[in-house]
Amino acid sequence: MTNIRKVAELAGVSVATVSRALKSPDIVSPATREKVLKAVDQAGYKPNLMAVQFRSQRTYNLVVLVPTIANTFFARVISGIQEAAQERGYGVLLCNTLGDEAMETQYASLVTTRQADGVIQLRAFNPFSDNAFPAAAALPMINACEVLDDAPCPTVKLDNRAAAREVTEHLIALGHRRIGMIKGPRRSPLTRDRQLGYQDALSAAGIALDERLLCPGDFTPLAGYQAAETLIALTERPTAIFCESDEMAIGAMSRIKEAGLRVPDDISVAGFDDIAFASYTDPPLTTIAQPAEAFGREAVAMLIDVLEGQKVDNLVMPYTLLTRASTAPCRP
Amino acid sequence: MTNIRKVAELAGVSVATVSRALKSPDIVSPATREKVLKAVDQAGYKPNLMAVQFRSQRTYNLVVLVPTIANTFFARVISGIQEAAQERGYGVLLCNTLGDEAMETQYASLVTTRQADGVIQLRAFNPFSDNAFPAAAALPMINACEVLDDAPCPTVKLDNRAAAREVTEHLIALGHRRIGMIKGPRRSPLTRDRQLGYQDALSAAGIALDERLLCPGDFTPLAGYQAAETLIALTERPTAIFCESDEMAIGAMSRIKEAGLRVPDDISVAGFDDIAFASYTDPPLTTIAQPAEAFGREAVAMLIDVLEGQKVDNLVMPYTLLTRASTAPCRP
DNA sequence: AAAAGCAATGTAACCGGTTACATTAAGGTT
DNA sequence: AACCTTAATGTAACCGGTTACATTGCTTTT
Repeated sequence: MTNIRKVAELAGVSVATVSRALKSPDIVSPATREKVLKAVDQAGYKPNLMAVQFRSQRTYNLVVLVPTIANTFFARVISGIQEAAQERGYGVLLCNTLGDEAMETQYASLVTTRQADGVIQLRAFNPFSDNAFPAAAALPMINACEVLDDAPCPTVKLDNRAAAREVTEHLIALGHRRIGMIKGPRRSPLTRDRQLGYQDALSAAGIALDERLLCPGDFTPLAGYQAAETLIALTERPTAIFCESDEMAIGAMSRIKEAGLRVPDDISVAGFDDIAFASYTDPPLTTIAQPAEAFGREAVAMLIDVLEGQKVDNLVMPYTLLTRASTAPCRP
Repeated sequence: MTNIRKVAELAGVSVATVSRALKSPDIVSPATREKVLKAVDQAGYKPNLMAVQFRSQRTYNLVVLVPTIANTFFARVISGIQEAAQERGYGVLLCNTLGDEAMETQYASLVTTRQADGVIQLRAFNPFSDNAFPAAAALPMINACEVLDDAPCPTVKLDNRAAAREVTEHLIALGHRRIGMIKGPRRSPLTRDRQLGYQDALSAAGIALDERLLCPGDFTPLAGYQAAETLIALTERPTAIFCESDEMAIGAMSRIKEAGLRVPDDISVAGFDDIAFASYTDPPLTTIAQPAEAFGREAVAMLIDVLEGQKVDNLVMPYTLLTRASTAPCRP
C-alpha cells in the first residue's frame, strides 16, 4: 500500500515535507508543493487515517446510545446527529441498546479505549456509572431527549412537564374531565415529568386525579393497544386519552376502533412526538411536535464543544401542540 | 494515561511480556501472568485500541449506507446489522445517505482510508464506482435489500418479482381486475422487479396492462397520499391498489378515506414490508413480510466472511404474504 | 558430561503518520 | 565582509501496541 514514504521518494523530498505539503500548504514552497501533489496523484496516495488518528489520539467518531432505533422519533434524532456529525467531520458509531445497561456501558467504554471521542446518550442512564470507569474523570458525554435528573454532563431536553400540561389543557378545554393517560416506562424521568404536567393541568382545572386512568406502557404500538383495552374496559371509561408517544396513540386508536368506538366522537386521542405517520392516521393525530432532528444536531454541536474544551450550557428545546382531528369536544 | 510501558515497569517485566500475558496467556508462566494482571489492575490499564487497530490495520468497524433511516423497514435492518456486528466485535458506522451518491462515495472511502474494514450498502448503487477508487481492487462490500443487477460484490435480497406477483395474484383472486400500483423511485431495480411481478400476475390472468394505473412514488407516506389522489381521480378508478411500501400504503389509505371512500369496501389496499404499524392501521394492512432484521444479520455475516477471505455466495431471503383486512373481494 | 531442545522472557524493529528541532540557503543590515 | 533573520527543508523521535528474533536457563538425550 502506498504510504507517505513512497510519495516522498517519488517526489524526491522528505516525508516531513510531504506531510506539510498536504496539511499546511502555505509553509512549503510552491514548487515543492507542486512536486508533492504530482507524486501523490501518481502514487494514488491516500493517507492512512488510522495512523493520523493514532498519532493525534482523536478518532473523530462519536458513540450514540439509542434506546431503540425502531422508534421513528429516535430515527429522526439520529438523522440529525448523523447530519451534523458529518458536517463537522465526525463519524457516528451507533448502538441500539434496547435499554440494556451492560451494552450501554460496553459501548461507552469505547471512549476509554479510544475508539471514540465522546458519547451521546439518548436515555436516562449514565453509562459511565459502572465501577470500571474512574469516577473522577468526567468523560465527554451529552445526555439528550430523555435526560437524567442528575446528569453528569450537559443535557438537551424538552420541557416535558409543560408540554404534557399543554396537551392536557387542550383536552380539558374541549370539555373532557375523564382523561386517561398511557405512560412510558415506570422509571423514566421523562414519563414522570409528563405525568406531572398532566396532573398540573388537572388540578388547575379542579379535576381529581384518578389512578385507574393511568396505564404504563413502553412507547410501542402494542403497549398502546393493550393499555387502551384496559382503559375502555373501565366502568366509567375516559372520554379522552393522552398517550406519551404517537406510536402508542396509534396502537390505542386501533384498539378503540376494534371495540366499535369512534375517534374522536367517543374518545379523543392525543399523542406525543409528531412522527411522520401522525398526519396519516385516521383521524390525523393531535400531538406535540418535537424538533427531533434539531435535538440530534444540538447534541452533536454540544459534544464537539465539550471535546474542544469549551464551556457548554444545558439546552431546552421548543415544542408545539399540533391540533388535529383526533381530539374533539366531549360529547357526554 | 497509563500505557503498556507503565504496566511493564510496575510488574517488573518487559512490554512484550505484558502484551503476551494479555493476548496469549498460555505462553507466559503462571507466576508472571499473575504479576502482570495485578499490575494491570493496579494501574487501571486499558489497552489503547487505536494503537492495536493501527498495528493490525483492522478497525473492526463496518460502514452501513442506508438510504433513509426514517423508513422503519431500514430501521429494522439496521437493528439486525447492529446486533450481529456487536456479537462479532464490530462497530457500526452509520451513514444516512438520502440517496446522495457523493455522500455514499465519501463514506465508502472510509474503507480506503482504513477507518472501516468494509461496507454494507442497502441501496442499488456502487459507492466504489467513482474514479477515485482503483477499479482493480475489489473492496469488501455487501449489497443488501435493494440490490444492483451487476453488483460487484455478494448480495442479499428478496425475490421481489415473485413477492409482487403473489400480492397481485391475491388481489386478482379476490376478483379485482383494475389494480393500481404505487411504485418506488423510477430507476430502482427493486421497483422494476416488483412491477414485473405485478405484470406477471396480470398477464397470467389475462388482464391487459393499463399504464395509467402505475404511479411513481418514493416510499414515503406523502408519496402514497399523492399517488392515491391521482388514482382515485381516474374516470375508471382502480378497485385495488398495490403499494410498494407500507409507508406509501398508509399515505394512500389516508387519501382514500379523505375522499369519502372506504378501505377495503371501495378500494382494497396492499403494502410491502410489514412495518410495525401495518397491523395497527384501520383496517390492518395486507402486506409482504420481509425478514428485515435477518437481512441485516446475514449481511454482516457475509461481510465478515469476505473480510476473512472466505468465499461467499449470494443469498435470497424468504417472504410471506400476510392477508389482513385491507384487502377484500371486489364489489362491482 | 556435552549437546540438543525447549520454555520463558527480553530487545528492538515496526506500523504510518506528525512535529520539535536541526540544518541549510538566501536575503538584509551595519 | 561579518552577522543576523527568515524561509524551506531534512532528521529523527514519537504515539502504544505487536512480534520476529535473540538470549537465558533449565531439562532431556546419548
